[in-house]
Amino acid sequence: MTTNETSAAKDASISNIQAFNEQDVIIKGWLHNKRSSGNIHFLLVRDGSGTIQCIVEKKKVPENVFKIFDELTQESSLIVTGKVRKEPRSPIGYEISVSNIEIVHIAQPFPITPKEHGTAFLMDNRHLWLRSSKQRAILKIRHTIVMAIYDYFNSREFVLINTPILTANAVEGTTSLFEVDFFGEKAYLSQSGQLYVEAACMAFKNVYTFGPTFRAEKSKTRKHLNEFWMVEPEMAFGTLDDVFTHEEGLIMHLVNEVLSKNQDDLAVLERNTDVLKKIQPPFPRIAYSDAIVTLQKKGSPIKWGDDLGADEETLLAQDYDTPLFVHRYPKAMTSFYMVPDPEDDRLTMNVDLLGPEGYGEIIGGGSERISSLELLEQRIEEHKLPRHVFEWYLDLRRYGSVPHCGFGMGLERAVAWLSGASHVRETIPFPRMYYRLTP
RNA sequence: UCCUCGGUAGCUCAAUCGGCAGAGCGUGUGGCUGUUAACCACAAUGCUGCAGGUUCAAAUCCUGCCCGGGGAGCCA
Repeated sequence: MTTNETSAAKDASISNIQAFNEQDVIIKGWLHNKRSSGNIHFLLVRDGSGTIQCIVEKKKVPENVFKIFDELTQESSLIVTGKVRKEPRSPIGYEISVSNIEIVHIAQPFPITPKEHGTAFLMDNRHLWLRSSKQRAILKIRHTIVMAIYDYFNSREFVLINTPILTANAVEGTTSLFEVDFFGEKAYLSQSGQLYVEAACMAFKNVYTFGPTFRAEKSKTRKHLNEFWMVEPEMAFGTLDDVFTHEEGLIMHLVNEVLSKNQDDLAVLERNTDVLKKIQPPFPRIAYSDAIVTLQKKGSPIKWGDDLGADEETLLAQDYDTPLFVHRYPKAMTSFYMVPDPEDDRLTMNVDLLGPEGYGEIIGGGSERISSLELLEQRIEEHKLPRHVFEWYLDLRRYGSVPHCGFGMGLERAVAWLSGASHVRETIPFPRMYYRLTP
């Protein structure tokens, strides 16, 4: 190996390695694992885009390069120079025949070894766990979904409105609010941008907010986080039909984008893609009252007026390959701002979307919002909410009030469902959960 | 908050009736010319979560506490 050949090598990324076949390349990355059979060393190198096996042969490299292998530990950072070769035995079809290795940093013994680990240990090492192939695959799917959400609304003339995180309003009730000190006043971390997008839709017609939200619920389930991301569109002059249309449209866009952009990641996760490919519009719609009858026929002890629990959601959704809309819930279990059903005053013009495969509620809070000042004032009183913090919200019903509607989709639940992750904590880079604030 | 299971080597777990603290992986040393969580040989590694109690003797039984996992409720 001469200096000339080395200097001709080009920077390459492993995901695009086929474009460099039979060429000398430079790969900058980390050592995932190493093996040896004496005179041939095997280095598994990850560069952020993928992993490739690099072959170091004793007879082809200087002795000092060959001996670097002995020093390398798992996750050591290094710069490898070598020639790309087609190799049928490789999972990605290519290998690199090494001519030089430059050590950037020798890692201390890496806590996450190629063997099995428990959840608590992995969560304690979340900052290092992110390097694992499955975690990388899930977060790449998250990336696709985030971009697809922006894309869906942007291409339909929805204006992105960034709603505040510090707020004086309590939308969902004060028990699940994180309280912070705001210069001597009580403030709360936002649980929802809902009220603010209602204001903004009166300015722009169609808007959405997308960002982190916070709930101080002491939940310990696979679908709860104390900090999670939510997208909430709001449409002036919109009705429940628009909610159906856009929930369905958004979900279809996410499914199609993930299927087209994350084939490799879905394979790493061993996600059954047939299940995702079966998802086609229109999604079935069932009224709450009919859902109760269906559940009772299936043997559930549920009565009209009871909320749907996790078991009921699974029982209902298992009959369908696609997500399922459940609409018009009893007023008692819905939010204060939701419109009563004009055909049955016991009900609300709202909808939840249940995911298939037992994933439960994916989209919630879909509804028409009350546009009448008097009715909204009455509902605030019935819910025993502090009227003074809602004065600005009531203004929206004083100045050109119109019927409007919207919904909220939790990003992590969507990612968990599409990626097949068993718990939402793996769908966000650094989860915040009851009992866990670090790393 | 409730129910349930657990905490033993860096990690994943064993340890029979209460009787010497064990293995695999990782780490270290040596070997091997195509390995795929490579393999083979040898070696080092322990406040058995914390505090107290019972006992000749406690990882093991009892009490309290701490920290996790799974589930429920609440929700997105």
